[in-house]
This record gives sequence, structure tokens and C-alpha cells, in this order.
Amino acid sequence: MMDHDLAQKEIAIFEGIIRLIKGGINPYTIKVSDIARQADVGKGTLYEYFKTKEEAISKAILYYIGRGLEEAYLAVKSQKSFQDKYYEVLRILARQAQENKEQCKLMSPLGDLQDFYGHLSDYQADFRANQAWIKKIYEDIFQAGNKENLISEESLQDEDYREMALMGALAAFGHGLYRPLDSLEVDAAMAASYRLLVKALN
Amino acid sequence: MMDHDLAQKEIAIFEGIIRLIKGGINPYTIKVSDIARQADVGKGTLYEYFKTKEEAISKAILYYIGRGLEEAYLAVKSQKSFQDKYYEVLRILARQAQENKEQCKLMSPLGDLQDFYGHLSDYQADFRANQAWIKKIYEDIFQAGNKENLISEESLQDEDYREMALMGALAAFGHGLYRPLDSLEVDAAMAASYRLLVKALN
Amino acid sequence: MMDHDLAQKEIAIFEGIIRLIKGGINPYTIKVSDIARQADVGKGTLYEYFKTKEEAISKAILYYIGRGLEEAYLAVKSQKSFQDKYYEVLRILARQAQENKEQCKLMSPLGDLQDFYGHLSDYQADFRANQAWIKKIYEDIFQAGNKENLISEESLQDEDYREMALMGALAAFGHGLYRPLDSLEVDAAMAASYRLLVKALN
Amino acid sequence: MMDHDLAQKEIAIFEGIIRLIKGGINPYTIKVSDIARQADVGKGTLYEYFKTKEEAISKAILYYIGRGLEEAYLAVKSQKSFQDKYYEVLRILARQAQENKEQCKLMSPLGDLQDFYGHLSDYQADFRANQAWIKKIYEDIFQAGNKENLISEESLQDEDYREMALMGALAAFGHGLYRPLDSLEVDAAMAASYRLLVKALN
DNA sequence: TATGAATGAGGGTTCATTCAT
DNA sequence: AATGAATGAACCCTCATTCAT
Repeated sequence: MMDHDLAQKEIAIFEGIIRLIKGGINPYTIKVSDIARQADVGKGTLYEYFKTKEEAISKAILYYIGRGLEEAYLAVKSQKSFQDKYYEVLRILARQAQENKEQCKLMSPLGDLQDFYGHLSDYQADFRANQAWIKKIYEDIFQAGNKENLISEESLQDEDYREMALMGALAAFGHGLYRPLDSLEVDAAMAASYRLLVKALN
Repeated sequence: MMDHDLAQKEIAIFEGIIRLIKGGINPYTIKVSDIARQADVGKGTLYEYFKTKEEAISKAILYYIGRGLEEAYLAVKSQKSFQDKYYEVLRILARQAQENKEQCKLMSPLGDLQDFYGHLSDYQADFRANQAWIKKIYEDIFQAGNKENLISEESLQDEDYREMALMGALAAFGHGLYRPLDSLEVDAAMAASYRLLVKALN
Repeated sequence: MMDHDLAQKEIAIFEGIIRLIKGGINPYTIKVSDIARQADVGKGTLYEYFKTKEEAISKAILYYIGRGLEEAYLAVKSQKSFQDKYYEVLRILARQAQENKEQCKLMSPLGDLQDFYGHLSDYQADFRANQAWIKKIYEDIFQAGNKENLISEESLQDEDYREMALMGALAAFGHGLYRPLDSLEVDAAMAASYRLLVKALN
Repeated sequence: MMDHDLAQKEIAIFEGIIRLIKGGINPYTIKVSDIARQADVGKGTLYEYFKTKEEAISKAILYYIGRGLEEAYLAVKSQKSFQDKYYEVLRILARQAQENKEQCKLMSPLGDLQDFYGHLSDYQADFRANQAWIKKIYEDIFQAGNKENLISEESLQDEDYREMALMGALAAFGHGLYRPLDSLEVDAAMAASYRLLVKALN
């Protein structure tokens, strides 16, 4: 039902690529033979589904991020309060940071994704689909904040400002995560990030 | 004083590499022959000064960022007020973003520099030297803020929090910059970023 | 009678291959997938009828040339006079040269066919069948020439010589054809070739 | 002095390629590694001098044929009589046919060289240089024939005809050569070819 | 010290062939 | 019998590194 138009091998390849990246390989250094081995397909099979290695890697990343964003959106939406929604995002970021810190970038609309892998920009369609998810997540959070009167009228109206505020709070959290923290300190970073957000918006 | 132990050819190589990166080449795709041509040296010469291509590129990046950070520190120090110092940082970031947005990361202690070029972490010595500059910049800004009573006692004492606040405000600015802004809007982004910082710290 | 043992798909494959060659593809660069597409059969089907790609291409060429030679023989036989018979051959050559100059070689016993596609020699049976057609064409022409007293006794007895004479006259015509001639000049080349032949044989 | 602008490695590569072709490999099936091994250079070296494998092979063929034609011209010119000159050409052809029958084509202006290796036509400059040699050879032979009154006025004036006559006689000889002849029979074929030529021209 | 010609390991891609359906 | 998705051996070409000059 989901992925209804993705062949099974195509997904196997995507997952092989994602596994490699999570395993710590820089996408620029992935070899076709690595992908084939990880995905348990022949090297030639990759070229039945993608024109080049770069296309396969780019689409895998975009696919993976897309799935993550969809899940993130559902998780955020299932939370009721402003704070719970925001904490949900932070928890997702923290988890991703543990898996592979590259993916911290996933919440940034326009993000630094190209820095991660320059060829991504060749696949604007998938790219934009992902940005749409991000916008939905942001919107859901802001609406909750508004309902709870945590956002000043002024902040609410200035779309650029409120987005910068959210981005900044998330980035601050990401920055905090870089240190070798134990889980207690993750909580501290979350609290600090939330504090930054609330201060920024009211 | 600086560069006292860098041969002239070594610097030529660094500058060639930096020119290439500023020209938009992804560091992963730089070829030794590119460097040699840009630096106007023979390909073999590179191996007189560096053991591998990666070492040359990594050290060039670290060298370039180091020079930038030193200049940034001096520029910040020369400003008197908290606001002027912070705006100085923002102006530097904006300029770098124009040259090459990769270098926005330069202010982040621990930054995402590895994402930019994974081999950088092999040269911890230069790496740490750069972080020291960043710390000095941060310290200079915070002291000015303190003198002007713009930082609450609580924020001042919590080193982690205040650094997160600064990082967040900078990241928010960086985020704002990604849109195709004219210079007027850069001013708006600077104002918003400063507002975030002040709110966060007091 | 002919093709009695050729399956319908087999012929479809032959014709696909011939279409490709006439379309200008060098036989060495034909791909199995090209053949399958042209013949409108599956790639696997080719291997039901032929052990290798080379066998398919070789047999297709030999089959096509065989058909052409049979037709040529009938056309030559249907002409009455020595000159008409010879002109018939020239007309066939000219037509083939227009379609694809490769096939000019078709009249040469032993020809340069291997140069055209080296694997042809692996299929000596079909090869020899084609040479038999050529011999019949030659014989028919020589008999007519003899009846009309256009061939000296000496030339008639020396089989090697008379065949060389015929080959030479044909090659001269082929050579004349290579220039960008309009149809009038084709006539001139035919006349010159005939003149060469008659001089050679009497 | 000769080849003054061909690097030594370039010639080594040419000679390696020619050796392979003389050894019987079809030019379409030559591998870069074959060339490198034959020429005793690294695989990469080939790409210092040629952009592609096809360029290397094409230029090697054209180079080799050019050298052969130059030598052939000098040999023909050094002969005094019409018959000796023509026999010289036949001897060269016979020798080449023994080495590698492909090169029989070498005397044909416009020849069938493309059939031999389709990429040759990409190097028109070298191609035309070779044709100039052929023209010179032809001219030298015709002038001798004229001096000896072996060419009728009519034949002499008709450039197309006389060239066809020469081509035809040469082709007839080539055709005769294809049989497994011993040297005595080569003499017979030469005599027959000469006879054809003289008859054709007077 | 400086060079760049030469190298060959390495990797992306193609395509003949197979085989499960 | 017919198919075409899947495969991986094979091959062209690149480029980091070396080394003779």
C-alpha cells in the first residue's frame, strides 16, 4: 500500500544504502559493490532501477528521510500539548543523533542536506516532498503553542521569525548533543532547548 | 608569527585548495591535478609537503578556518558593545555564506566540519587550535554582555545553556540566510537573531 | 522449400538483425537487447534458437545473403544475353550499395565476408551453400558469353583467369560506386565495367 | 626526423596495436589491457596520448597504413618500367596478404577501410593524407604506362575509367590470392592481373 | 627541491547469458 | 515454448601516488 510503486528490489537497495550510511560510511565513498552486497542483489541489478550510483544514493537518502519525516509528523501530531510535541521532535533528533548524527539535519527545511551529499539537489521532486512534511510538523507545533497562548501575537504573525526561533532552539539542542552526554544530560539539553524556544516565542 | 613554519609552496597549495572549494567544488571530488594546477606547482610537489591528498585538503581547510577565526576574533574584540560584537559575528557569517555557505559552520565549536570533510578529524591538533579561537570569541561576547547587564546571573553561570543560546541564535540566522534574500533582509535576519539571543540570555 | 526448417521466431530474429545492420549498425556492436527489441521477442527466446549472439548474427547474415544470392541467380537467369545478365548483376550491386555498402561483398566467392563479421567462418555449411549460388551465377554468365562468342577460347579454358576477370570488373564497378554519383554516372560506371569485362575475356 | 612529433610511447602503442592486428585480432575485440601489454606500457599511459581506445586504434591503423603507403610509393617509384612498377604493387599486396589479409585494402583510394574499423572515419586528416599517397602511386604507374605507349589515348584521358581499370586488376589479383596458393601460383596470379590491366588500358 | 610522465589498482557501468515463472 | 528480471564477469577509464630526472 505504501511504496506501492517501488519495486521490492528497489527498496532492498535503498535499505542497503541506508544501512551503509548508518554504519558510518560517508556517502561519497560508498561503492556500488558495497551497495550490492548490503542489499544482497547483483551489481547489475542496481542499474535496472537507477541510472547511476549517485541516483541510487540520492533517492535512498531522500526516501529514508521522507519515511522518517512522515513518522515524525505522525508522532508529533499524536502528542497533545505544545511541550509534548516539541519534546517529541527533540527525542527523534536525539535518537537520530545516536544512530548517525548526519540525520540531525532532517528537520531543517532547506536543510544542509546538499552538504551531506551534493547530488541530492538533482532530485528536486523528492526533495520538495520532504520539505512539505517539515512544514506540516512546524505548523502542528505552532498551532498547539498558539492554543496554549505560549506564542505572542507578534511572533505568531512573523513567519520568518517564528521559524528562526524554532530552528535556533533545535540547533541549540543539536549542539548540546555533540558532547558525550549521558541520558540525564540529554534531558537537561531538552529542557534548555525548550526554554530557549518558549523565551523566543513569547 | 603565524605560518612561521609553513613553506611558501605549502601555502600556495593551501590557497589553491581553498580557491577550489570557494569555487564550489565539493572537497570529496577535488583531484590532485586540480590542486596542482590551481596552486601552480607540480603534482609531485604536493607529496613533498603532505603524505596524502586528504592531508593536504584537511590541513588547507583547517588552516583557512583558523585564519578566518583569528581575524574574526580580532574583529569582534575591536567592537565595543555586546550588540556590535554579535553583529560583527553575524556579518562575518553572512559574508562567508555568500562566498560559500559551507563555511557557515565555522563558528560551531565541534561544528559539523566533519560532515563537510570527514578526514578533518584526523588532524585533531589543528582542530583543537581552531576551537580555542571559537571559545575566545564566545568569551569576549559574553563578557561584554555581562558588563552591559544583558545576561541574567542564571544564564551566566550555566555555561552549557549560554553556549546553546548563542549557537541557537547563530543557527537561526544561518537558517534565515538560506533564502534568496537581498541585503535589507539580511538586516532583518540579523535583528531577529539578536533578538533571539537577548531573549535567551536574560 | 527454403526455410522449411526455420521456426517463425527464428526468421523474426534474422530479420531483426538484418534490419539493424541495414540501419547502419556495425555487427560487432549489436546487442542482444537490440535484436530482441527489433525482432519483438524476448531476450531469452534468442537462446532457444541459437547458442550465442554470434551464432544468431552470423546465421542471419548468411541467411540474408543466401536469399539475396538466390534471387540474384534467378534474376540473372531470366535475362537472355550476356550483357543483360552482367548488367543485372551490376544493378543488384548498385542497389545493395545504396542500402548498405557492406553487402557489395556478396558476390565475391570467399569474399571479404569475414572482414565484415569474423564469426561467419564458424558456419562453413551455410557459407559454402552461398558460394554454390555464386558459382551458378558465374557459370550462367559465362555460358551466355560463350554462346555469343564474347569469350576467347583461351579465356574460357582458364577458369582462374576468367573468374579473376569477372571479379575485377565487378570490383572496378564497386570502386566507381563509392563516389557521390547521380544515376547517370551509375550508368557510366556500368558501361565502363562491362567494357573492362569484355576486353578481359576476349 | 620522421615521426618527429610523435612521442616515443605513442609509437610504442601504435606498434603494439599493429602487432595485435597482424597477430589476427579483430580490431573490434582489442582490449586496452592487450595494447598495454603488447606496447609494454601501463594502461593509464594510453590515456596520456589518446582520449579513447578507439582513437588509439584508429590512429595506429592510419599511421601504419601511411607508413606502408609511403614505402610503397618509394618502391614503385624506384622501378623503371610500367610492368615493374605494377608488379611492385602486386608484390606488396601479396606480402601484406600473407601478413594479414585485411591490409589488401590499402591500395583502394577511399578503400573499405571503414568496414575494417568504423571509427577510422573520425580521423579524416590522417585518412586524407593516406589517400594522397595512393594517388601518387597511381599517377606514377600511369605516367610510365603512357611513356611506354601501353595506354590508349582514350583510356588516358578518362580518369575514372583508368582508375577503375587499375582497381579492377588489383582486386582480381587480391581475389586470386585468397586461395591457398604456393608462390608459383602467386606468379600466375600476377601475370593474369597484369594481363587484365594491359588489356583494359589499351 | 621540484617536476610531471608513467603507472596500475580500483570502481562504475555494460551486457551476454541464465532461469524461475 | 517464451519471457525478462537478475546476475556478475569483463572492461574502459580515472586518478592518487611514485620516481627518474
